[in-house]
Order: sequence, then structure tokens, then C-alpha cells
Amino acid sequence: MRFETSTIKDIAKALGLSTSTVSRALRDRYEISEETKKLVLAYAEKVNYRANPIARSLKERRSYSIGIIVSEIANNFFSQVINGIESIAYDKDYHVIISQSHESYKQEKLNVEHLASRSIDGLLIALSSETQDIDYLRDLYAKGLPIVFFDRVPKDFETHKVIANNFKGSFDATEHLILSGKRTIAHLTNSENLSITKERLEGYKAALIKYHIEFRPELVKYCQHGGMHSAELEQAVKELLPLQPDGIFISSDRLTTGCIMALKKTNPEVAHKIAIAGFTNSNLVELFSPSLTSVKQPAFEMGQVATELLISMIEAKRPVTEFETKVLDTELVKKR
Amino acid sequence: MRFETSTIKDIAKALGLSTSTVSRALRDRYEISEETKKLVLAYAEKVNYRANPIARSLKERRSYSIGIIVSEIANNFFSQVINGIESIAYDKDYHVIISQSHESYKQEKLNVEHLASRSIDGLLIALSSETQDIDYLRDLYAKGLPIVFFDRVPKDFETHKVIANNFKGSFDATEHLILSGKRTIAHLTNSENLSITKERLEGYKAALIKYHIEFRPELVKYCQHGGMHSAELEQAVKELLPLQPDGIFISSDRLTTGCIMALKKTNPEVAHKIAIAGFTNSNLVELFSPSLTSVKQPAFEMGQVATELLISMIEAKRPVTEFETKVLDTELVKKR
DNA sequence: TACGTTTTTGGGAACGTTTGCACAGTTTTT
DNA sequence: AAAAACTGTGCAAACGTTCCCAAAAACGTA
Repeated sequence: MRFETSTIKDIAKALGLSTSTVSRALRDRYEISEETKKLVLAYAEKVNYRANPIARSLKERRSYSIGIIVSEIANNFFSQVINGIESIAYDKDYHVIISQSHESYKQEKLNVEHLASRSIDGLLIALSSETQDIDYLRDLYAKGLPIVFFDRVPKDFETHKVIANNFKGSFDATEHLILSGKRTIAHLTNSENLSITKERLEGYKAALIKYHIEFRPELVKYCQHGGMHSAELEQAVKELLPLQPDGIFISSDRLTTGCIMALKKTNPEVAHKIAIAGFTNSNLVELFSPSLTSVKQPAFEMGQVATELLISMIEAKRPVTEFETKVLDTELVKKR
Repeated sequence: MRFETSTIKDIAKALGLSTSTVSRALRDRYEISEETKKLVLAYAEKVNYRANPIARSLKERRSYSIGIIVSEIANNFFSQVINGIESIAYDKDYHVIISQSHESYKQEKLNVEHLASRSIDGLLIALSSETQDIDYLRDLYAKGLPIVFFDRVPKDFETHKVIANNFKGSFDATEHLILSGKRTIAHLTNSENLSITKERLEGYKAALIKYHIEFRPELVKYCQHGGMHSAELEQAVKELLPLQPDGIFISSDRLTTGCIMALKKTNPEVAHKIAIAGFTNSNLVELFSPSLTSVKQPAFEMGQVATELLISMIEAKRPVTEFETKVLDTELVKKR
């Protein structure tokens, strides 16, 4: 803001002290006498002094803010993660800056670099579905920027990661479809680049194996853009239907809702005949028709855990070398 | 970030120039010879120089960032508005910082003040449902912080505002219910504090009047927390049902979905018998059961317009004194 | 050659903090 | 009584920019 507000200098002048004394008093340093502290604090209160975070950032070379990159905030899963992140960050006096990649690699890179130049102290990121090359993240990391990945994590990058138990979530959902009598279960999923895609595919396969159902690759459809384009989804559905699946297991929030939408739009007559199980954190699932079985991720908790890990890295005295990958359990909410 | 990156000083030293020259060359000022400019630019490129926005902010006393306050990002309407805001902001080289009030006055005030202290150049805000006292905003505004309100706007605050045509949206929705034969139409709405609540109530009333239907105050239920607490909603529904409405007109995104949820939960047998029309920007409306008629706000556009107005205020040479209130039309999407 | 212009560059202060170091005054130790 | 230690404060530099002002270089003209 370009309007006047009181500064340490002003306080110093008014009280006949030096800026250093005022600064130290405000930060409650031991060197300053109780008397002076009280004086300064009282006056600061009176003139409604607010420290200038910009100046502080410049001097300290850190900003007490952490960057978040998600593909989009208009996604139940991610907005819940963000709420989890905020809940911890604010507690520990960090501010958060949210950016959306819209599933675009270019946008993701641009945003990350912008955040980095704004002196964020750390980064929480779920990769875009397009992202394959994460060298730009490696560079930043090497230069000292703490990074914690969540949900969509890279394989060969040594740092903290927080993910859902995707294998088990998928296994459970697929098993549930099988147990309700389905035998031709399609799998609609995200870009092959993503970690979640691989893990969820494995869970799906494992459930098929357990019940001696043949895995048919043609029943698996990948969506490069994670369902951002409805044409992509409709195409996938169109290719799937001739194979006459009696169940579909879908591996992401956006794909799940998008797929039902596409089904209803293109083939309303079969929409209700196909059993659907899918990952989604929508809290409106109960309203959906056809209804579905959903795999819910502990989104809020994921945000919290990731943030705690990140802040521990930021505040670590010495470089962190032991990394953990936290795996959180999903919840299967069966169709009514 | 606390790691080394090249600065203007480094470039100056390397090239045997002064920092002033380098700074000017980088900003392409007329005083600098083409030759020097090329030299500097090439070297800057080579060492991957990035200007430090923090330093720039401190010096220029502005941050090229704008603050956004919404009640929550996990809301279709608001996340679409944010996308609209971003689309314009990025174009004009502004960064955005999003904060959530969670419909709490205290949180809203805290967030705004935090943003202000971070030197945002302007503020875009939709008031929380609890907010009645906006003096803190007046203070900031008086000190020179440009503010543009959208969606939920205060009455007596002279600045730009962007709203939907709430009156017409409500009128249309209510009329639609009437035309499909409903006569006992309840109205479920937000906190009375909000501008949108008043405007939408007027539209509802006007439609009743047009068709000579008596307005019955007991059919109107207010939710103080805008549906953030499901108990509140269930209570409202519980009080409404004995009056045997054959239609309900609901005045906000969260309330609309929440109400259907509450209806299904508490009275599944009547849920499908009551016709519902409500404001919502959910793109999943087609999946809902019972299905409903929805009033869609031009959220993305609202974000764009508000941002353009804000940036025009920020960049105005002299204080702006002529303010506009832009009203954007809603769209009625009839139940299938 | 000397001068005035114009063009290009550099010096240095400022933005609001934090912090290492020095220093004065007081208290403790020997 | 002198030396040592501790307390509380101030000076000044630094963070990376921008920009006012002055100075130097280049050019033109008499």
C-alpha cells in the first residue's frame, strides 16, 4: 500500500530511542529492559504499528509464506487439501499463496518460478497431469527451497511426500464392484504420467487377480488432461461402451463426475445400468444420480500433514536428509 | 528464499557498470544507449537474472498483487469468480492472494488486515454473511487502498461494485416455479445482513405479486451462517415442511445443495415432490436428484469485471471519484 | 580551440527492517 | 581500588531495488 503507516523509525523518534532498540523491544529480546519494552509496546499499540513484512522479508531473505500448487481450486479434493494446509500454516504464522496449474505443465512451471521469486519459504505441490520433466523443481530444491509433494508425487525426487493409500483405495473400490456381481469392469483414469494413475491401476489389477478376472488392457482408458476437456471424456466413454462394461472404476475426482456426466449425456439409457465406483471428495455425492460408490481421500488431513512436514524442513537448523512418505488411508463410501 | 541468485549489483560488477545503469537498462529506459542495453540484457539472460519483487515492493511501496476475500474457495461460484480474477490479473502482471473468511467476520477482518500489511495494491472482496460493521474497510480505503466489492456488497460504501442481477434472477426462478403450477413457494435464504439476501427476497416477492400470490413471511427462512453448518439447514427445512410448500426457491449455492441434502436426509419421501429452484453455479447440477431449476451467475465474468475496475483504480493517476455498480445478468437453467 | 548541448553513465540515498559490534554505565570479582 | 563481567542502548551496515542529481563523454558549432 502506498499510504503512510507508522514505522519503527517513527516510534524510535517519538520515544527518543534508536531503531535497534525499538526493533529488539518489539521482538521481545532479552537485552532490552522490561521498562523500555513496556514503553515501546504501549506506544506501538497506540499508533497501531504493523511491522512491514516486505521489509522484513528483504532483510531476512524469507517471507513466512508458503506456496501451493494444485491443478485447480474448483475441485473438492484440492480445496479440502488447501483448507488443511491453511489450518496448520496460520497456526504457525505462515501465510499461503495458492496457484493453479490448470493441469498445464507450462503454467505450473511459470507459477512455481513466480512463487520462488517472491521468496516463498517452501513449496507444497501436486503435479499437473502434463508434467514429466521436474528438473526445474530439482534446481530450486538444490538452491535450497524446501519442497513437499502431495497426492501427485514424482518417483525419483528425494523429499517428503504425502499420499493417499491409492493402491488400497482402488483395490477396495474394485473389489466392491466385483462383490456386487460385476465382471467386466472398465477403468477410467488420468494421464499415465501421474503417480496416482500407476498406483490406482495396480490396485485395480490386484482386485481383478484376487477374483480371477482377466485384466483386459482395452478396458483401461487414460485421459491426458484429467478430464479438463469434456470432449476427451466423452471420447473415452464412447470407446468404452462397445465393450459393454457392467462396472467402471474411475480414478479421480474430476473424472468421476465428468464420466457420469458424459454417460448421461451420450447414453442416458445405459447410465443407470453401469455400476460406478470412483475417487471423489465431493460432498454432494449423495445427490448424484446415478448414485455411485466413492473412494474418499483424507484431503484435509493430507494438507495438514504435508504442511507440518514442510514447516519442519523450513525451520530445520541443518539440511534435512531423512525423508518420509506418509501414506494416508482412504475411505470407501458404498452406494446407497 | 534464502539462497543466492544474481542481483543487479552482480551484473553491474561483472560488466563494470553502475547499478543505476543496469537497473535502467533492464527497464529499457530511454537514457541508456542501445549498446549498453544489449550488453546488460544479454548478460542478465545468461545468468538467469530475476528481479527481486520483494526489494522492488519495498522501494516502490507497492507489490503488484491484489488480495481476494471470499467466504470459501470450495464453492463453485467463488472458485469460478477467482478464475475470472486470475485471468485478468495475470494478463496485467498482477499476482493474486486468496483468503477465505469461512463466513466469519473475525476471520474476514483478520485476513484483510494481513493482506493490507503485505502491501497489496488493491482488494476484491465479497463480504461474509456475518459482516455488519465494515468500518475497518473504510479505514483502509481512506488510507488509500483501492477496494472493489463483488457479489456481496455493502450499501453505503462509495466504490466500484459488481453484482449479479439478483432481483431478476430471483424473479425468474420464482416465476418459473409458479408457471409450473406451484402456489406455496418457500424461500430459503442467507443471512439478512447480505445485500444479495435483500435483493433476492425482492425478486421473489415481485414474482408472487405478479401472479397474485400472497406473500407469507413464515415461508421465508434465513440461515445466519449461509449453510456452513448443516444443523442450521436441517432446522430450517424442518420448520418449513409443516407449512407444506410445493416449491422452494433457494438463494445461494451452498444453501441450494445443502437444502436438497437436508431434504433427502430428513424427509426422503417428500424430497422428490417439492419443486426446487435455486442459485447455484455447480457444474454438477445435471447429476442431482431430485433435479432442480438453477439460477446461474456469470461468475467468471464477474471476476473479470471486478478485476478490471480494481486495476483501473490502482493505476489511476488521480483519486477516482466516479464509481460504477455493474450488474450482470443471471441465467435460468430449467429443470429437465 | 573553446564552448555549449546532448547523450550516457555513476554516486548515493532511500524504502523498513534486523543484527554485529561498540560503548557507556553498572555491578561483581579479586 | 582496580579489573572483569554484565546490562542496556546506539551506530551503522545490509537486504535488492529505484531514482534524483551530478558528472563525464561525445558531439556540434563558432
